[in-house]
Amino acid sequence: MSSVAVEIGSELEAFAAAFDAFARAAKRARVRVDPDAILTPSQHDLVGPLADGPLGLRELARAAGVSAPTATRMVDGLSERGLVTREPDAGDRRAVRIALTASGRAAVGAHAERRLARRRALYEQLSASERRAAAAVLARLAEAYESLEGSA
Amino acid sequence: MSSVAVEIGSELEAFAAAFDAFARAAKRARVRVDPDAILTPSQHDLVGPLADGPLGLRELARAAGVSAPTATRMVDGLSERGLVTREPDAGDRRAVRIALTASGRAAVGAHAERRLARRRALYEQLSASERRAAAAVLARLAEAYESLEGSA
DNA sequence: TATTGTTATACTCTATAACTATA
DNA sequence: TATAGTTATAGAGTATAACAATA
Repeated sequence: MSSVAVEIGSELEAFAAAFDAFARAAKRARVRVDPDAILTPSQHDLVGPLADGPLGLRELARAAGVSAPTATRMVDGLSERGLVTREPDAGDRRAVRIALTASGRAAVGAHAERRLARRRALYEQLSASERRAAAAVLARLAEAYESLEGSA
Repeated sequence: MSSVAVEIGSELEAFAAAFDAFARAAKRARVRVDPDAILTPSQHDLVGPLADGPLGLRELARAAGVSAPTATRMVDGLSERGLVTREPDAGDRRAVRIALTASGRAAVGAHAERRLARRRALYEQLSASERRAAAAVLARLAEAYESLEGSA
């Protein structure tokens, strides 16, 4: 009985240690990221949801996981740079519609390409079986996070 | 031949998509984190390496993945709060030794506990075989990142 | 000269509280 | 009253450039 408990505990510890090592390595790698990127990671997270079409400010803030004032400020900067537009909503005069411009869309695309190149560099370090296992595990963990969100 | 290339491409895409989904989910989870934590995530990343003993400022900055001025500033704040000490190095009068205080160590411990609880919540969503696979994959990816660093 | 650390400066990201305009 | 968005304010985190002290 107690040996089972210990075993579960050490398996959890192995999982947590691996998770932490991965998170640390990923963070270090993120720091080293292109200084000439058009969008910061936060900006990319913000405009990403706009790829599917325009959103209201509040919807956008929620999709990007930031507060409304933060989204307002970020949209200010991005629209000054011509990457997004902020137009009045036809049906509700309180509301705005935020949309990607053509160059905003191009910036998102360029960012996605760089990100893919980084994923590829990692991918190329792995053997064929590791590649398959990694894809499966990462997808499963993302799913597990989603289940968790419901309870938070 | 071309089917092999296509297959490799789509496997990379599956890997990248899974990686991105995981990164997004992890980011959303990180946002939702305890507002009453003693240390912010960045502060924890900074003081974590001190658990193994005192470090010079530059060593610390490197271990935490930030610039030296950033580390200086963060150490300022943490030492005002009594979580770390900054003492002159005995052998090199240019250098300082930065160390955790007892309450700094306690803060790291408390933070590590909360983090373990979050890892556990995720772990508990997985089946036994998924748990083992996840630990192995995450450890392998961390290792792959390290190999990458050499070439960066 | 090279290295260690700090200061000066500037920008992004972030939030909460208070406000305006509209519903 | 409630909702959409903005402004005001504040603070953390981040970097590069310039500097001081020491090696």
